[in-house]
Amino acid sequence: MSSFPDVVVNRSSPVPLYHQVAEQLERAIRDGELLPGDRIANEVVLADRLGLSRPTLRQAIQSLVDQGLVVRKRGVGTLVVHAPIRRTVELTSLNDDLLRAGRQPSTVVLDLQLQPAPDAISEHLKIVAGTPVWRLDRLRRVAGRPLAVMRNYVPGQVADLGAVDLSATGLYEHFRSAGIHLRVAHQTISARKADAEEARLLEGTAGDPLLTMQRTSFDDQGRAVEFGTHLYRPDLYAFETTLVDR
Amino acid sequence: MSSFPDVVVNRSSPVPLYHQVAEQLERAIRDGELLPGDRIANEVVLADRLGLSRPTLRQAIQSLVDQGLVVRKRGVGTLVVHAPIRRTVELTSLNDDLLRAGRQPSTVVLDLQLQPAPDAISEHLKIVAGTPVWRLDRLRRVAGRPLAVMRNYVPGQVADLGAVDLSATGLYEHFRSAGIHLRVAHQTISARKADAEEARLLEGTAGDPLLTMQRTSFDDQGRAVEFGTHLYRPDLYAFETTLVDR
DNA sequence: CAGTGGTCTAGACCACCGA
DNA sequence: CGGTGGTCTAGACCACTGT
Repeated sequence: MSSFPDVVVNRSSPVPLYHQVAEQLERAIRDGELLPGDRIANEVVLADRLGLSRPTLRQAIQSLVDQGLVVRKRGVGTLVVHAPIRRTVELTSLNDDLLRAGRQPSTVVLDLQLQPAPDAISEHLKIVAGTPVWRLDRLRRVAGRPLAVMRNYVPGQVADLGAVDLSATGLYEHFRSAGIHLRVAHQTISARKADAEEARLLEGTAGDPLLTMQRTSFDDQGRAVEFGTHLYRPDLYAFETTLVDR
Repeated sequence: MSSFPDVVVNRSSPVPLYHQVAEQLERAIRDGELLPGDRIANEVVLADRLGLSRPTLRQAIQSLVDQGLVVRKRGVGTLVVHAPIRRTVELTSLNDDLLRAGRQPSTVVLDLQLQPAPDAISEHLKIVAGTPVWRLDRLRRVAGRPLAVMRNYVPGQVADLGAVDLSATGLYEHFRSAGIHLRVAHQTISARKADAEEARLLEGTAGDPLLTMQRTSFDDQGRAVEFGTHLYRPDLYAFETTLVDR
């Protein structure tokens, strides 16, 4: 019962062929057209029917593997795994995530200033201590409730945050429109108690548990663009990830 | 200043060529032989010098991209990003992580029984409610201190946990030796307060913040193998991840 | 413009799996 | 044994970058 969903490719499209195939297979899985346990037709057959080379088709299927949608086994085939309800955590901002989920976030800029980088921060951003960095403190709310307190540091050389309305625009959105392309981020997730000030902002009580995230993001030049320390109300937020064995 | 580390390949090794190259480049980056901002010699040159085809070399470099060690930019080159202190979270168990970090974990099995799967659990494991599942409760300690309380469910059809000494062997380790190959996992990370019983086990106080993780793991047949709910002391544990934009 | 990575082809041989 | 994915080759043309 090796399933074979309708896939068509458009060779005059600027979208890479492997991506066209991957998108259509992904949709078939997420829409339930291909069910968990189903087998996808093998590479050679699939490539043949679509008029593509085997490496190109392989590249398409590999992207499904990377997303955790299918698993492959030599001698057996490519099997559909149960589709996750939500997508895996990607290199996006909290704002992006909320917008995509159809929520309507609002942001309050609590503070913004240009200051010499403290040692701990300069280390994360790989810049010389004392170099000017923007320090941005924000409170993000959704559905009228406070969700997260975010502090971000951005080197002055990277962007001029003074000229941006950060209550209307997400930080990552600003980076994109400024021609900064984020490529990699390292993050650490843990938890701790809220102090009095944090509790006040998040409308909770001192001692409440907070979900914490620290992230350093790098752009396509290998440059550290942003270091952030975020605090989330765990009753309103969770991180979802997909792990794949390669 | 395009760096060119010493790389040699052994064609009679069973290790794939692309993997040999990737390993050596990875070590050069992690050891600081290649520094953040350095450029790696371009694909064509590198492939030529090593006597490999360009696709093979590309595959090697792609794995570095996936690990967040380098970023690539058309027309520019391949640039080394700052290497993370620790590796990214991989599809391993807590036990594996601790062993690799040179810590010596010990495990206490609190409870183990075969029971009909509750609705909530059968849903995660994609099995029929009421099907027998193992419920395993464990406490993991490291350096004499309690680190995590773990509850895992494993379908009875997947493994017979009754015949295993789970205080000496990690659950994932047992899966491997039983010929079960984990491939994908979906996890959700958040936080909450400890209740009295959890606090007692973790030698803390009720109300303390706990880092929580829920995970469902699938094997190479697309079968749900394990569902777990883990509670970590956040002062002793954090999750580290690397996000890559593809 | 020259240099880089991004995509794509049309094959080949091999390793592993299940029947 | 036949079927599957895993690896590898030797090219090709294109898109984007920075000078």
